[in-house]
Amino acid sequence: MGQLAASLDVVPGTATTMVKALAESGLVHYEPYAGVRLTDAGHKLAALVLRRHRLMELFLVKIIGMSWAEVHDEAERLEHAASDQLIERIDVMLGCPSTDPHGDPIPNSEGTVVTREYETLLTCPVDTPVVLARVTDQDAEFLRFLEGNDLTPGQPISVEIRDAAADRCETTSRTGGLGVVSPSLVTLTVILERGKQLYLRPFR
Amino acid sequence: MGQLAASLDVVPGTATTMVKALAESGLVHYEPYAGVRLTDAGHKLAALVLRRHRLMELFLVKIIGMSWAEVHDEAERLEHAASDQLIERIDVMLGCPSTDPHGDPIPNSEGTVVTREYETLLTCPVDTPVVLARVTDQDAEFLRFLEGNDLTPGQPISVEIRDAAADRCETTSRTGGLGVVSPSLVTLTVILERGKQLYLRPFR
DNA sequence: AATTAAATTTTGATGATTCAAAATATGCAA
DNA sequence: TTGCATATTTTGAATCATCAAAATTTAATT
Repeated sequence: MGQLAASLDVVPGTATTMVKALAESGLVHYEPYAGVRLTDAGHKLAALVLRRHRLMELFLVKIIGMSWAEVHDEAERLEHAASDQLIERIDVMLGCPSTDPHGDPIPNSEGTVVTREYETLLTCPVDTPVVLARVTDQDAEFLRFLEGNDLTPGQPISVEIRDAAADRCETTSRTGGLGVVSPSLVTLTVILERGKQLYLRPFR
Repeated sequence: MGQLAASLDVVPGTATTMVKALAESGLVHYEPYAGVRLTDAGHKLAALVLRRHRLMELFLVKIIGMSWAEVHDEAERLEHAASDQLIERIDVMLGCPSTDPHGDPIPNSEGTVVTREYETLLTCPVDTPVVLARVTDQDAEFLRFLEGNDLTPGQPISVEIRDAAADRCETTSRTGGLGVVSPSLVTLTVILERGKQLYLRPFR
């Protein structure tokens, strides 16, 4: 309840009041002092909100041309103003995509999510071609840092050096792609702050 | 105050309360029992909200592909959720347009509006080529009716028969345009309900 | 097992928004 | 000019979201 209050920026008592209201609506199971958990209905509704959010983010990047670093807040507001019809139009316009600009999966219109398990920079094989699949952190500055170093979803990279104790990796990324003959090579150092994770999937 | 209350769907007393709050904020001049009028600041703010609304409507038609008959409500909600940056991006993407899909002028980002005076179907010369410039009514059903008869802004037409007493016109519209050699001709009857006006400007 | 620290819930108060209905002002008609 | 119909404003009450602070519960430590 404390974490909920903190992330919503309200006092704990307000979080309790809110959770009670959600329980009244049948969206969460709530047992005082024990905790709160989404009901099936709550889980489905949450997935549909995530769908709106992620489709809106991808739309802002692909159609409007915004940077993936700045779309989160904009999508946060637009996702509540857009009608169901607009969301579905956007979905079709984008070719019914399965992931958003951060590599997060987009739930379908029934509220079903297909979640894949990925390696992270700290668990993947070293010196092996992989593709950056998903970035969990939403901090704009961090995302701009990644973008500036070609560490965006879809990018083929490999982890050259890893120092788990220091939470530090050096990766190599081949920029360009698309059949370019002499691609330039970029070496960079990624220092993972605790809680910031990049997920990887096997190359090709 | 009564009209204000009716169009906001609140009781008259609430309209009074709202107007007082706007007066406190310096957006309107308010004299009890006398009436309410926008201040310069209020006029500017209103123009900027209109700008958001009209750019959003044009965006929904041009980029998303919605019908002009259904964009009003969608834009009404989105206009409040979009950031200034998004609105300006949309403006540029659309080529800094001067009118929206209904032919309404789009205020610039300083809140200045250029309003042109037009003829209406009831005042324009009969049997003379004109261009439909602007449709004031927002009712979706009426707009679909117009669309189905090629009576959309930009369309060259001419008023063939006019019966002012019956609020009735028959117009001819040349569909296609764009240098088509043998354009088909459509004759239709427009019955203007009171308060629904189409504005026209001279052809070419 | 008792005590205590921490988290959670409850309580009571505040401000905002709205409404119903009473009070008041306006302007037209007799 | 007076009276009346109508519109507007005011008043008081209801609802809602939130907070501060008190009360309660939990769980960890001694």
